[in-house]
Amino acid sequence: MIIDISRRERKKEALRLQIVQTAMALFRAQGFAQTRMEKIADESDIAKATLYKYFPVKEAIIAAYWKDKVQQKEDLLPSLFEKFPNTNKRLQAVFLSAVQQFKQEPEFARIQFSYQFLEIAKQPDNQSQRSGFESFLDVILAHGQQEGDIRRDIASSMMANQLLFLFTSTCLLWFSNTQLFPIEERLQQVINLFIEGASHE
Amino acid sequence: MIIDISRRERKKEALRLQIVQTAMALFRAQGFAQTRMEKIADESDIAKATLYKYFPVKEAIIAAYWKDKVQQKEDLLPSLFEKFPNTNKRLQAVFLSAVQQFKQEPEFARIQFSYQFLEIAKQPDNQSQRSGFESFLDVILAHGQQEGDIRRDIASSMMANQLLFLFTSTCLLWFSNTQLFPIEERLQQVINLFIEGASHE
DNA sequence: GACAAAAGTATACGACGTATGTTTTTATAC
DNA sequence: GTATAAAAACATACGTCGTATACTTTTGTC
Repeated sequence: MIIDISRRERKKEALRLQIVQTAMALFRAQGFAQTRMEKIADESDIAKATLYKYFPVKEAIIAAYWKDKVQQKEDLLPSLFEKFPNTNKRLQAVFLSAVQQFKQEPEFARIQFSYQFLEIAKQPDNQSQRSGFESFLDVILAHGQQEGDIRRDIASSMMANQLLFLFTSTCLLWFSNTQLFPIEERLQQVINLFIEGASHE
Repeated sequence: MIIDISRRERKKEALRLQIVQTAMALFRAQGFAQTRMEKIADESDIAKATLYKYFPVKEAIIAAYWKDKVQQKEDLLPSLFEKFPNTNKRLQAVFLSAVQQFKQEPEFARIQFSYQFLEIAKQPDNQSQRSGFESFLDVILAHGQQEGDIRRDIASSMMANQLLFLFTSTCLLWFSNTQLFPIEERLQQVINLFIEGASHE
């Protein structure tokens, strides 16, 4: 009664995936706000209570969708260090690649960013819960510290945290109103400011 | 039927204030989540629909409460430039003073920071809607640009925006779990990193 | 095949926030 | 002062979210 691998877990994972797909199809067809949780449960052929066991709030379905998508792209990290000469360029590549993904479904991106931001704040001590993106940034910055273009007197994890917030905020702002500014240039500006600092020379 | 000053406006403002006070008293007595909007309406002796005309969501009452509080302290800005020698110290003073306020009611502070963050994202083009705090920071940074310790090739408003996000994120994180780190030191670190940048030397 | 834990079900409910149409208050014009 | 039109407040009903409870089915182990 303790070990819990294989069948049970596999079924759960399959159902989880199926719920996400069903829900996303509905969201795309009728919009997020217009899609009732009851409808999602019905279409997935499960009870509403079961749906809520898998996803405690509607937004969590969107979050799961993006998480799956991001994990598919995780193997790109190693090649980053060969492809790009310094931390600035690496961060730029990561930010732009991420934003490219989100751009394809702006409405869901907006929901994701606002939800993720509040989630970060809810479980701030649970490191395993942290977004994969943050540890991504951490690795890049730590690498930069070793190579020598990033300062060593501040922990890379703290800087990664800051940078994640800046990225999230900037994206949230942009996805709320894509007319405001060109996102690619703004992200570059954010990175520059982060690395070079606000001081004069 | 066009001009709308004096009596009507005064009454509205008075009612708004009275609602905030009534609600805050209830929040303090029973907690935010445990206080029903209906109860607030009853205690304020208005209909629920009226309450919602003044505050579209419960969190907005908290936001109004803090806004009033902050406005009371706005006259401190001018003296900042005499009292402190550079931008770093001025930012530090502003951050610490703000955090000191919020510390007295941590639960409400948490609600304020998460709500404010999402509000920023909702109306990103409406400059007048922007938090007074952001223009505060803008003034300080622009002043720094003139004095020469802040870079001039990036608009002060953009830097203020970045800095506001960093402040908000850091506070939100801390107020979600005050055990995590000492907030004063962390804010100092945030300012240093913002001004000096992440690059090595 | 017995049995306990986990997962799923059925159902009712509390609270938020919305929407509707009606009544009261207010500012102005006669 | 009384008429009148806009704004504010009201009463009320409603849809949806997310929770809670108690019950049934499925699953893994002995």
